[in-house]
Amino acid sequence: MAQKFAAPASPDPAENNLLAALPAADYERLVPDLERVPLPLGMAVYESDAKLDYVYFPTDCIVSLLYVMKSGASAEIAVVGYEGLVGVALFMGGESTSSRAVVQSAGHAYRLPSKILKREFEHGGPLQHLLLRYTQALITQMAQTAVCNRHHSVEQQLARWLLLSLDRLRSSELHMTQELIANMLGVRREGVTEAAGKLQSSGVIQYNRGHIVVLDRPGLEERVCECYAVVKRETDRLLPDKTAV
Amino acid sequence: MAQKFAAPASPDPAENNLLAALPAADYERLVPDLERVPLPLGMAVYESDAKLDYVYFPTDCIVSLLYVMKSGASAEIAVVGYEGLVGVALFMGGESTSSRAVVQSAGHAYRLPSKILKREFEHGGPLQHLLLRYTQALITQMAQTAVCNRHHSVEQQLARWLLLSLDRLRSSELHMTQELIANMLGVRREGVTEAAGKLQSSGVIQYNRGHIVVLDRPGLEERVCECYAVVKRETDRLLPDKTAV
DNA sequence: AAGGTTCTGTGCGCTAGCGCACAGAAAGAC
DNA sequence: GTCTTTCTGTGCGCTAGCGCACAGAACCTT
Repeated sequence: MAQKFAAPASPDPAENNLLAALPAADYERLVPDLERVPLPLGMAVYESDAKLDYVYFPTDCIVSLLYVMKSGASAEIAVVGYEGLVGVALFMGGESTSSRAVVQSAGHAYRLPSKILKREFEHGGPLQHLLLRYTQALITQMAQTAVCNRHHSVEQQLARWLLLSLDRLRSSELHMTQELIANMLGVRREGVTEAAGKLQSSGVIQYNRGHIVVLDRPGLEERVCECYAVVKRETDRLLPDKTAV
Repeated sequence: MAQKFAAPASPDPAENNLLAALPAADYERLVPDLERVPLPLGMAVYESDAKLDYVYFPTDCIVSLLYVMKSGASAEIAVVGYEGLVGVALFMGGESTSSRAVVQSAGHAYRLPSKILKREFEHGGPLQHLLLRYTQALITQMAQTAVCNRHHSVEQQLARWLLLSLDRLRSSELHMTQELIANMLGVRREGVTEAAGKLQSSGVIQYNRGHIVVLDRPGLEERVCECYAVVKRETDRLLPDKTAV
């Protein structure tokens, strides 16, 4: 977010931080195979246990990795935005995962055929290092999700979720119903209503039929549990923001 | 666990599955730098945010990765035994993690200087692929921990924890107080007492002052939530057991 | 304007798990 | 042996979150 004035007028793969952080040579080698695709709300970017044909580099959307249980209940494992990519299992060697990836906030991503990414990954070097560092940031997010699920209140989890999501959208507002948020957090919709109500009545957020605006970000950060800071710190440490958006 | 009769009489690095799965040439190159060390109960193999000097390949112990909150409360993120290694952050590029690694069941491990592992990892090839596949299995375990923490009862979580731990020890018994288990699961000790009591009265386990014996493994598997099977399936898929123990 | 749909707010009884406080039982120390 | 420490079992009041049911409000369609 260094140079807001330099935001490209037309879509640009460098709106994704991983792509932006690549050395020029690596970047140029990928560009011909990158294809910009819209990711509509609710789209399953990949299904659990399915082979991945493409990996996705979001630019202005967020994708949730979530596990859906046999009972239908679900829980979010991590959230991915412009800072990362969807499909780490590809280069980790597994080709698939037990979780699904679902678009939570519509937008666009650049997709790259799995084969190409794998080939580039095998070269080693900066691209490989970058992807692995991103994967470690993702691991931190998953670990902290586990901790937060165990110990913190719905209100704290909602605050964490909002901050993480907004960071990944470079935004202070979000289109998302309470029902959807509840699915992500794996709690009741009414629980979200209550928690959001508290945040709203203290003037931290404003909520209106699927439209959330953070009015007082410092206030929100005061109410969040330590989990948010842990994830943010690791993400910043492992992946300095190189996008020009 | 293929050939129990072939268990080596003296300690052998190949009791660790990752080491055992390496091609002979890679294995031989590592052996001179491997040092067998005892891991006593409670030892912190590494602290959160500390630089890792060694990675550890357990053979007959288990190490928990856990996050300790400011309040002192804790939650286990994943558990590592003979199937894996402690210190994936090293080759993922982060050098440290926000979690601690604590010995939960005493035993031994082979440790390897970080520098050596990093050098070998950078060569690419089978060793790199193996470590990344292991990391993906670990990711699955973390993800499922998050899900389980959200949705399942203490009894189900205890069953999952027992099965995962015993798999990683190649054993049907375990030395572990209820207090310690409660710390791992991030629940009350009394909750563990109650859950263990139910399992015991149905004849599935036998519990006695820090000594747990699984009497009826199929019975235990009937009571566990789906989380265990997901982790086991992924672990088996990604990392076939090559140890001769 | 009318009618349907989606989203949010609220109330209520229920349960799992928490925090706390002890009591007894087993193991270890002297 | 006796004393101390550690571990396990149990009881009890409390709270967060659940499941369910329904009402009002906002939006969309025609």
